Amino acid sequence: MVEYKSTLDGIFLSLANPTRRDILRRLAPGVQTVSELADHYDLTFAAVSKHLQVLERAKLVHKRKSGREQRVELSPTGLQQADKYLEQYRKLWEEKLDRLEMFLKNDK
Amino acid sequence: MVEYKSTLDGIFLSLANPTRRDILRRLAPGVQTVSELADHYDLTFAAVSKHLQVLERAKLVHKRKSGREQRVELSPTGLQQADKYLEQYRKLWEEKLDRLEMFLKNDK
DNA sequence: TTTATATTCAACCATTTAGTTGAATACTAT
DNA sequence: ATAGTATTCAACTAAATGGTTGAATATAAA
Repeated sequence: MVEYKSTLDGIFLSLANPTRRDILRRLAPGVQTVSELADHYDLTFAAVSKHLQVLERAKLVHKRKSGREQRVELSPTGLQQADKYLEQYRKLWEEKLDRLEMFLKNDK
Repeated sequence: MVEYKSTLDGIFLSLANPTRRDILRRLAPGVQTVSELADHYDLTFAAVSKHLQVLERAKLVHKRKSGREQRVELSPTGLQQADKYLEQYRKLWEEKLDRLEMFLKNDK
């Protein structure tokens, strides 16, 4: 696997995959092992393990070893960075949407 | 090209590429033509045109024809959807970060 | 100590992505 | 009408992604 130039590359690439977004969803309530996660998908264990590697490199999850298991949990850093990126555009698109709303209102 | 199952696939895939993120950045101040955008990259015109197609399918930009030119502008919908997705996790990671901060404070 | 469980690694394959080049289309200006 | 400009399309390539299988490793249980 290749290193990313930008962290955002890895974060957004991670989020671009529905299985990986689903993994994040399942981790929201709390820690899960790799096996527990893998059970829910019609994929090989290895495939899920790879998805977790992608998520981990992007700092969207964090793994800690506990005996022979790996306990996976959400990591705030990646999501926070993604949010920070979008932040810069938030004012912009809110303005645009406001103008659009205004336009529709005056046009009825 | 293939249709995406989820809009989020297309949005996050778009954002995963640095050239495309840069295009969005350049569009923040306002409308640009395809040529104006293409000038800034060490890529063929066709390559930039393709990037814009990706962004457009994801509803991150919007194109309108004006004579033989295409005027490209930011579209609020895509960014807003990405933001909405992250929204669900915001409380979660803020809590996590708070706990971490608390922990560090009590440990000094 | 052998066996079972949890996970990763390595090698491989199909599909997608990001780029190229060259031709095609559509509009503008001469 | 002709030439130039703006953009897309089609065909192709290299590299990355998402998946598989089978072997390797590490820990736990019998």
